Amino acid sequence: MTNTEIAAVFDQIADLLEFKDSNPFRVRAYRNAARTIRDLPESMAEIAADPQRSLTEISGIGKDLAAKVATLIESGSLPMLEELLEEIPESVLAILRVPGLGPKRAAALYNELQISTLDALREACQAGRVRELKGFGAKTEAAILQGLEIASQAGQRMLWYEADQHAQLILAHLRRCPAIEQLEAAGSYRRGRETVGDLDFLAVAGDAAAVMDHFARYDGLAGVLLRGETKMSARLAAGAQVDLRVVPAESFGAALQYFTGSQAHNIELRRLAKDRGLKINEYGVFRGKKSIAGRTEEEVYGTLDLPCFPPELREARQEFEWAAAGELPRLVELGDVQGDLHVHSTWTDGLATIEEVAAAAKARGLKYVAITDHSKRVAMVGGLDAKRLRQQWAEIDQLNKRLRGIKVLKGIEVDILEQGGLDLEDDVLAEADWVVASVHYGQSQSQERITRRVVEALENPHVSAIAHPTGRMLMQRKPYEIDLEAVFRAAREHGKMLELNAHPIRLDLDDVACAAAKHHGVPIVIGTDAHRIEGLEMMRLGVQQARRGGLSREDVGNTRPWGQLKKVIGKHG
DNA sequence: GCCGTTTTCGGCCCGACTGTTTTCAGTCG
Repeated sequence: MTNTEIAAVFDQIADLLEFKDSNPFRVRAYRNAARTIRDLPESMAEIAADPQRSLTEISGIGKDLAAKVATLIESGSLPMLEELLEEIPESVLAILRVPGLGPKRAAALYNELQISTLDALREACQAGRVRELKGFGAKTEAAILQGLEIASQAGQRMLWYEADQHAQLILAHLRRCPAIEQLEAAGSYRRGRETVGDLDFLAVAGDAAAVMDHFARYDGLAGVLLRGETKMSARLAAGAQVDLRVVPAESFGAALQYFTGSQAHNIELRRLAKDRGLKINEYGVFRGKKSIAGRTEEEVYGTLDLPCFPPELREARQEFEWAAAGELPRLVELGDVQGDLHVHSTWTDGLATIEEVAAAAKARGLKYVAITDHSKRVAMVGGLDAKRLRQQWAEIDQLNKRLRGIKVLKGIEVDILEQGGLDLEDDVLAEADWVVASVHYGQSQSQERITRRVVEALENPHVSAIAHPTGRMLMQRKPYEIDLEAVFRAAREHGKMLELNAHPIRLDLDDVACAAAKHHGVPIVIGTDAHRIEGLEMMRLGVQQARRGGLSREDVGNTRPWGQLKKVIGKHG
């Protein structure tokens, strides 16, 4: 059983316990465990199988939860969950997802009106039966109906890239408000999460009402959800919720820290503050009633002798341990990246010529760019056979003679064939500067077969890296099944790298996988998989995910000059 | 259910906003 699956079980138990009105701290223990396990850079099954180790070494996993994890790994199921599900139908959990409905109200609906499905809930609201319940009223009933609408429509998280487009427009609008003195985007958007649920903005202004009035005039708003003295929430026509908070300047740092989160990071931070007799809230750090910090984030963290964590690390994973040990990594930065190792050209399905790609890469400050078009198996886009590939490389050789300040690498994205083996002969691959191997076909094969195909590719001396190693080719589609631990082991054994593919809808190596690669000692390289020159911009996304995985410059292969990288992958010619 | 340089029991982050209340519970982030 994978970490993700174990985490899903614990999350479901937390939902069910919450619904049953169990001890909220017990619920939190399950949720914390779920989050910790989901984010863990190594497999729980491997830790459990290691006689030298114990699952209880993981913070938040005690004797009880360790036993439950062991049961899940051995049997694939958990008696406790089965019992809970006999008691409570699974469909009631959907009710908890309706905005405005939490465990208390959902339980009241279930116990008093026997409502266990969203359809039944809608009918009961329309019939006016919900308003009869104690603690409910006509407004609550209407809010539930609206919440049902939202839940059924979108309610989904946006890709960071989409969130960025909305955020930039909203920031531009807010900057035109004369009352605003300081302005920042916060939340998971600022932390660079792969997907973003809602957008958070923070402003400093003397006149909060003026800021809210200005925000309410933003074109893209569908409506205002709530508005108070300091806080306002609205919904974009595009569906996403936007929260705006207005604070005084002396609280800006504390508020920015608070609204950037994550929630788990904040809980840990406040716990540490409590240990020192301090209290942290969004207005500042307090000793008794006296504020001792709040203007900047550095000040706030400084009161606890902590560094101002890069937002990407604020997930309550390892950042506090790192800081305590003085081992906070110096995270990789966009400016560290020297080359893009995955770009397509007009030779297959790209829209830019090799020369255009080279010019665009140089303009972005890169020193090298690998042209990695598809091999012949990808016939749909005119994948290259040995003959055409050598023609392309001849063109690249000619181009390199003329170009200054940028080197074009002779690369190929070679297909890992369904039956195993690669789509081009070794003698051709041997002539390439950079060979990235990908699974495009036979994605529905068993985990064993796909893993074997990828591990075989890693054993090929001419392969430099594997792209799409997790099978998350498209977020909308189910990833293929692969034993990532086996891939890490093979990559390390053969000195290969894994590619973080930074296409906006194909972040195929997420932050947890980046951290896992680092944990297993496997370097990452970042490629954009650009099909047009604008696609090179996506390197930013890749770097962001790598930072979230805690990767430093040394952990990312293409922060090295090409001459050095070439030696690492064993290309000496 | 977890955790421990005061603790193996008694804590567990903190505040804004709304609706249904007559002082506060529920939800959210």
